[in-house]
Amino acid sequence: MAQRDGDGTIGKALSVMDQVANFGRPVKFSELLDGSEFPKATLFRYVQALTNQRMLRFDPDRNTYAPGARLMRLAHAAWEQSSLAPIARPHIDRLSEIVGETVHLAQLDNAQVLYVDKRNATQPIAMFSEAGKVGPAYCTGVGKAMLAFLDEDTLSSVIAQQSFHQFTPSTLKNETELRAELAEIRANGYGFDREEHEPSIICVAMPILTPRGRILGALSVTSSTTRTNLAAMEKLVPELSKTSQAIAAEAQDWRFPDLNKSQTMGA
Amino acid sequence: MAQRDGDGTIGKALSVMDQVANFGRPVKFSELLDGSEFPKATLFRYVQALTNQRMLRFDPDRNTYAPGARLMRLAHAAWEQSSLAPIARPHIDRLSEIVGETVHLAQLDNAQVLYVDKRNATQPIAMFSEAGKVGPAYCTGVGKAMLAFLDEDTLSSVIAQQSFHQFTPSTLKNETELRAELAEIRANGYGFDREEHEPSIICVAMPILTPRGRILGALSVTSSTTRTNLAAMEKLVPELSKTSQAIAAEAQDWRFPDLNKSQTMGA
DNA sequence: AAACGAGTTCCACTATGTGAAACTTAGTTT
DNA sequence: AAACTAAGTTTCACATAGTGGAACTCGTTT
Repeated sequence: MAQRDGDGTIGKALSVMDQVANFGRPVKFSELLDGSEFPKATLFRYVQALTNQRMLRFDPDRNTYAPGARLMRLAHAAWEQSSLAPIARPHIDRLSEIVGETVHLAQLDNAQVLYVDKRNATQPIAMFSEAGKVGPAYCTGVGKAMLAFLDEDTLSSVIAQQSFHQFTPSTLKNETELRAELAEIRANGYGFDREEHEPSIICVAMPILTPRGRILGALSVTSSTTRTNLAAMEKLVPELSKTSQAIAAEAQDWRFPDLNKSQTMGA
Repeated sequence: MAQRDGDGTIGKALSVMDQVANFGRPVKFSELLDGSEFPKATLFRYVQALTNQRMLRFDPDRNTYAPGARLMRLAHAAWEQSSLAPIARPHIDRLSEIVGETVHLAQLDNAQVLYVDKRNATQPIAMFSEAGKVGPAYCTGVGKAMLAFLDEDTLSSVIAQQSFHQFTPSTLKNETELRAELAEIRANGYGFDREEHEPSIICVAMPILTPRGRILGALSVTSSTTRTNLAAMEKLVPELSKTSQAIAAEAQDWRFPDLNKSQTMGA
């Protein structure tokens, strides 16, 4: 039941993937090596296997590795079927049009917030460049909205993983402050970001819950203190709530299309 | 030097990922099992490890597995640094505005075409739903444009993997026809899709090449026979060519920002 | 209450992955 | 050009990590 990383070869190989991804640029083998817990030969084998599998791409001109194409392919599937985004899309479109502000759709990935969709009221959207982004859970509207509805076991494990880095003077400082805030969110059914992550950026956020109370994700409307204030944002709650419920309802109906049909696989 | 899949545990685990992704919907363990080359206990361990690693997401209500959140995170990195998309974005915007038609940006992933960006002249774009999609190489404009500039070794291996499924009456039927077409594309520097993949859908496609002639990707402008014809599309070639060259030039300049700086990792 | 099927755990066996060290380039320096 | 150096790649004896048949648990059906 170990929750830690590990998971044998698979976990180790994926940690290499993370490492490459985190460099943010094509990276040389030797750069990976110092910064790796693995001995040279071992790392080398991982990197080779991952390259063969097109999870990494090797640039023979520059002798560098970068995340590979197979990832995008798999992520496409992940986005389509595992995330709320495809279901939520029309609802988010509608919401962003009504409120005329940026709308975010996020899910919880371990202890972090993973943005799966975004609608920018004014300009058309970015693609992977936005979806796939991650952010802290303890100081974003969507993050707190989701944490508020976790069961105690998961919650305490997740809280333990928060950095409580002080992004702004308003950032919550510790577990106690966060728990108080979560209780309030639970009571209200929605929460705010009071410039906790970026100065002058505020938002209202609402969880998306299954009928059973399992947290699916969260929605938020973001704006800035130069244009509006929290009291005005709070007026959007009914719209947010309507949208969240519509998404939850539709997610629920999403049953398996045809259970007695033989499937093809792609091994 | 085996090019086949395999790659030990890593390859096997990834083949399970593919399998899950290909289902296109949340899938039960037993569904994976019949359709898997692995014995029950083995498959189970893979699926567990992958779930721990958040490469798969387990839905405890339904007892199903779906592609997980970590994928999207990794794919975000892949899209940002390994694909041409971020570099190409402004160029594609410009091109789509000028030509007023749908523009695709694709790369080659093994033997298939991987779409990494798309600009729809009229309506704003879709996100992961478009990027990450894959298509056949032998019967799409971008596919053929890229095949045409592969070295013979790679090409013959890639051709061997084409299905030559007849999507339409115009679909190329075999290696011979394809090779003839590729020679023509090589001679002209650009190619067409003559309703080979979908009836009434036509396109002009142009490869994006490094100065050394390595193929980076391809661009295409797509339209339909109800609105235009190939001769008219061919008039767009100069614009396409300009865009392709601009992208190639910029990709080239993309050197490493700072080589002597210690890095942090995310193992 | 017995039979079934899906999902999970056990455990002896061995295939797989391990990593120190040796080797091979390719790029500098003397 | 020989001698050094660092990066990347291969080898191989060894043991850890993965394997899979079979047994078990749980929830559902007859």
